[in-house]
Amino acid sequence: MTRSTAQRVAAVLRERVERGDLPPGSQLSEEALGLDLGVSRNTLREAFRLLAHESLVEHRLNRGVFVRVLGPDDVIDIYRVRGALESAGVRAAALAPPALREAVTTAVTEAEWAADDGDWPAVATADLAFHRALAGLSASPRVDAAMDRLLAELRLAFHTMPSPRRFHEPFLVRNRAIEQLLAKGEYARAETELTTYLDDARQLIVDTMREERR
Amino acid sequence: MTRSTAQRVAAVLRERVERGDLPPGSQLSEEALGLDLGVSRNTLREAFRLLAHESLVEHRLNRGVFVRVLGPDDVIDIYRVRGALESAGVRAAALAPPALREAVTTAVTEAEWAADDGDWPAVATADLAFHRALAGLSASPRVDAAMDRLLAELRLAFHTMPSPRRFHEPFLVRNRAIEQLLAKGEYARAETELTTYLDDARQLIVDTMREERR
DNA sequence: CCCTTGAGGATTGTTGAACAACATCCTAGC
DNA sequence: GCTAGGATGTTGTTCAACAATCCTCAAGGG
Repeated sequence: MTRSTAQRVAAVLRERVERGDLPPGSQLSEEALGLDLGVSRNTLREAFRLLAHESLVEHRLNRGVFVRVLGPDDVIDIYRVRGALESAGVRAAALAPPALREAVTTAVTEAEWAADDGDWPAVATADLAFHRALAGLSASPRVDAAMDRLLAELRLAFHTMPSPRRFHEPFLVRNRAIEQLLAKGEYARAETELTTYLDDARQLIVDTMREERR
Repeated sequence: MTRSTAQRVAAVLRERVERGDLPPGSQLSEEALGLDLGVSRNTLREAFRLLAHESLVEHRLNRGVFVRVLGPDDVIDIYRVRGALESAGVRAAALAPPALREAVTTAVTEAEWAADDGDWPAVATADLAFHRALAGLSASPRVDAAMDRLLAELRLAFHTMPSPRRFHEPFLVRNRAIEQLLAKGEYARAETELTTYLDDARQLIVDTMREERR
């Protein structure tokens, strides 16, 4: 048992949130969850703080913690930061260790395999891994950590997307295109390609959210 | 009382750390600090989590929390991320709201005033505000938050610098130079100038740390 | 002499209960 | 219909206790 109880509780809650079991906006009652998971309120509160740190839940003073609700503004902002981090990764690709460059290729390939299987949740995961790998080209622990937090947040927005397939399928070929440009050393073109890619994806999500909100 | 007790305790500890009262590496004992500040261990632990979130302290399981010790690797990494965020800000400068652009100029001016007064701690603060303003040109809450965390971390490294004056003085004129380039709309030149600026600053800190460690 | 081993002490991790502080809802009164 | 004020439930904080873990240091064997 190398992890604390609070960390294990946080892991359970994280999974429930990511699976959509705890929908955005729902309150996490200290008493109810404590009884459910068999931990004390104090420990549960520590777990809440860990999740709040990942922006998965929101802590309002004297009101409790709630599963985060993302608005269009949040999505726009997330994509802005992603743009900065992933672009920096692409610019650093030339100097990146081979292992990091291979991680990009691997992620693209796995997304294509998952698509062949029709496993769209897996495609979503592999797609995020691809972008994580792009940012990872910077070889920076802090960039990696920031990227992990951003993508975890973004998963919350995915819950509002009706069809994972319609959202992810068009981007598969574009993932591969960027990967090819990187392999050929055409970093400038890869970066512009990535920028329009992110703009399109963002627009798609924002439009969908605005549709839903009616 | 709009802030919780834990937040107030965290603020006190944050100040002690930033003032060098609690030197890097020292342990924050739960019992001793609880007695000192008049709060229970549980509340103190909550404050510790908040500080750990800012990377000011480090939490080791079953061992307690310690004031963060920065190594050369950390400084290098922090400057890498700073480079990405501040560069992105400079690239976004053309589209940034006037208020954000003015914040850049204000920070440079305040740094110069503080230097005239010989108040070098204030110069350090204004210098950080300048770089925060550069990143702020992206107009992104998440970039702002990330930048705040990075600069708070970096303050820890400043404690190992012997003379604030020798470190900050040479960069004052370069701050102004970058600000001028931005004002003239020469964004590309501003970006390359910024990049070499950050490289130099990083090198200075890293060299100093390696000196100290003997 | 060095290394391993184990007991002891100190600190953190976790619990449960209790009370205070706060937000919300409902009702009484105008 | 609206405001004031109490009722109720939740979170915020404290306290005391015990369990789990780590560190130190000394005893013992090689």
